[in-house]
Amino acid sequence: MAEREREYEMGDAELEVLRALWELRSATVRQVLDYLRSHGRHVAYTTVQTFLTRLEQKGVAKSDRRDLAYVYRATVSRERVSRSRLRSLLTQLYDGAAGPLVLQLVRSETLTPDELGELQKLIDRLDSRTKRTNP
Amino acid sequence: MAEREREYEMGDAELEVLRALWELRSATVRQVLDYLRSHGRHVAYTTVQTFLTRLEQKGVAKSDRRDLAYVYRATVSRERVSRSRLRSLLTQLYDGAAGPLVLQLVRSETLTPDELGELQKLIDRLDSRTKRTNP
DNA sequence: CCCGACCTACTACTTATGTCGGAGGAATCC
DNA sequence: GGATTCCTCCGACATAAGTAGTAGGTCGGG
Repeated sequence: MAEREREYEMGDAELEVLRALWELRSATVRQVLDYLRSHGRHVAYTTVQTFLTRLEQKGVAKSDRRDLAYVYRATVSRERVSRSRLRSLLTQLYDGAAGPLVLQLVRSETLTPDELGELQKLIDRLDSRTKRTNP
Repeated sequence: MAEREREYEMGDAELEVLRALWELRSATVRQVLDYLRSHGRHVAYTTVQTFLTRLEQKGVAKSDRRDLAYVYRATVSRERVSRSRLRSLLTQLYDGAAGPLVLQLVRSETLTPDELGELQKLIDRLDSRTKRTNP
């Protein structure tokens, strides 16, 4: 296998199911199915079941028998998965340098004023830290 | 297939080969192989050949017979692929909102002072534009 | 007590990806 | 001029991922 041991390895469709779990907090196969349907994604009941099983095998979800159906919930946060994927993208396309990516994002995507404010604060904090270490 | 028509669809190993093409500008199978080897990636000659062929089929590289060996070069830029992948990540994990991603990146990755400066300039520009539109 | 609605457990099939090996041709080296 | 070295062409095989059908249990109503 390509030496890469990317932490949360999963396909796009699997990720969609995981997202459903993040949204719903906890859900049965049917609930996930309904969620996906209501978001325009049409797959069979058993397909969702397969995904949930696979997600559990991969350790990113766990199930728990409730009444007659299993209830699933994610065991990893969206942030964790996101960080992992982002890091992978960074490594694969920018040799790990975040700078170019951030600039590209801010340039080509639209940030809300609030987000811009947040970002500004963050930068100020980093700036002052730099100055202090490097007067 | 999962309805998604992601522009530059390719596996990690294929991407590594494409990266080699970006670095080398143009290269034969062997040159790519050597490049990969020198970067700690060990695969068979024919494996690289397969990847190059597939990349060509996908339209992201083209070949051209030179002497006895084919010479390959990428037909898409790193930026294009990067943008596409990034957009996909954004959609998959943040419903397309760039803000959270940017904040996460700036928070968890290290930017150089130069990059921070760039970023600051960018924000200032965006800020003034916002103020002008929204006094 | 049988029906329909659900649920789980399997099995299965397809395409994409990662990885090669072997066949057969051309240039190269004593 | 036969062995060596490269190259290309093709076929192959394993695993992952996307998608789903079938078999067989359970439960609530008529």
